[in-house]
Amino acid sequence: MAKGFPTRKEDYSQWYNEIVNRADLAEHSAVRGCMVIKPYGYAIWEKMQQQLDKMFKETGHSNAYFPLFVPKSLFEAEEKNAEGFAKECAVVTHYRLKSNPDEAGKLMVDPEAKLEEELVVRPTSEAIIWNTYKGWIQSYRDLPILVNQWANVVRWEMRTRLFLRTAEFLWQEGHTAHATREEAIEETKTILDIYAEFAQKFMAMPVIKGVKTESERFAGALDTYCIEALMQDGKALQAGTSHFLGQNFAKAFDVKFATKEGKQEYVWASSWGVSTRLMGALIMSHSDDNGLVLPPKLAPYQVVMVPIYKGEEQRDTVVNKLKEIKKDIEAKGISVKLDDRDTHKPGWKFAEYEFKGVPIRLAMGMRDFDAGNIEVARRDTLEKKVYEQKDLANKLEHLLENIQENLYQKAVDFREDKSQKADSYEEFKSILKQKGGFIYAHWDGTAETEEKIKKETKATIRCIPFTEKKEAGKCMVTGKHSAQRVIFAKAY
RNA sequence: CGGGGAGUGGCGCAGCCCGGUAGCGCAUUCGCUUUGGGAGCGAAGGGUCGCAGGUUCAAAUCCUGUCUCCCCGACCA
Repeated sequence: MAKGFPTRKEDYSQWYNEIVNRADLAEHSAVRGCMVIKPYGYAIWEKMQQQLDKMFKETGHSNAYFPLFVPKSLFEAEEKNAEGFAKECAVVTHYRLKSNPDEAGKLMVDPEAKLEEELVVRPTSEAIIWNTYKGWIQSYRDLPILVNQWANVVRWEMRTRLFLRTAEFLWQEGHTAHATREEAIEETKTILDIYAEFAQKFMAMPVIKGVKTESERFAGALDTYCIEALMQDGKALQAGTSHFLGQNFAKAFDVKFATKEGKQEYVWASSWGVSTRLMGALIMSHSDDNGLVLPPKLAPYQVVMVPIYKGEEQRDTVVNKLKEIKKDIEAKGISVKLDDRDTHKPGWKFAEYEFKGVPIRLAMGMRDFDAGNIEVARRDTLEKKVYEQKDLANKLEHLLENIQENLYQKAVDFREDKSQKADSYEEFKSILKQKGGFIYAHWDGTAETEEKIKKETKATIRCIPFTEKKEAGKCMVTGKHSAQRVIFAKAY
């Protein structure tokens, strides 16, 4: 275990913060609740962005950009959406500062520069986008519109945690317009599938697809689909959402189109998003008490090389050999970093790259050089082996695949171990207390029961899963009919 | 907005109860020895103790006021 590292079991939040800190991912900024994403953290986010963007484009979506500011009158047009976000909005009221006559060298808000209409800093962009779409859509020929934007949004949260909840965060938000209800629902599900595939294949994080209950639904949506993941402390994390918005926004912004038959109809909509919260999910899914563990597919560099030497002469010999090997490996499409800094010692570097979660570390000193060998250490198992240099690139390629698969399997096993059925409320409470994790239980479908359980246990319904076989039963609290089990958990 | 805690070199902290003019670890700089798991020794630089008052010969320490941050709740992707 790394020096001075709190273990996951001792204090999970401290452990989490330590990982973020030691891996050099992000830090709190001087601005309340806001986060500085440092270069290494951002590099991982960029890998995520690139892959998601590719998947969106492969399914016919394009990127665009809409304004940061939403005039209040537009923001409040869709009432439920506005109400849902009202309590966490930053609002711009003035557009100018002036020097303070009472305090030299200080500025004050110029009271004469008050905006006629306040501007809401977007907590999400439905309003400004649907106001724009109104001008883009006249006929069925203009549909569908499949647009995504990469942007920042602001939600003035009371309490924040790096990546998991910050006042400002980066995300992508897709906003689509369709001619029919069916098509909009299909889009909503297509995106959910993309999110699930991304989480599982790239983040190596198993997720459950499902639909939210009414109380957890996005404000202004008819249905919210989600992917839910389980973190190592037994708490659930909503990792992505895809909303079927029905005609709510079309009605609020009066977006109608002429059908083939010449009738005027409201447009059907979806919206969907994932945020830098995925970084938090990634950290909490795989990391251990030695730091971050990255799945190879999202690692800014998949392999790091550390030369070991005494004196200039040995340094040249080893570094030159490593440079040669690096070329071979890179030819396979593997990203490699050769750390030949003379300012840090090998032990330091070993520790540093473990904190940073680099999947494979190669080390070579004279001993290995003379024997034609190289030391290969994998981050997921911390296993070290001496390989022959011959055919190394191929071996590493397979090893990376193996690590990716192993991380996913480990996460699946963990989740299965922490997934249980509860048939009585007593059993439910005891599982929650002892083990946490996902609890599959029957629920009568009412908001009252859901609220009661939340108040008494702090567990919420994460989703009504799509995959679960429809096994009817009786609500664990009220004994009323239940069509299928739903998933409960304490959540982030 | 309720309930707790903390502000002391870049970072993490001790000192405060019982007042005597600031210390430890890490980091930084220099020198020598080192380099297969966060090197060792020696030396050096760096702080108006959150801010404003008050008590006192004397305040990091006691008193009053004030500001800020963190944690736990409520809210939330």
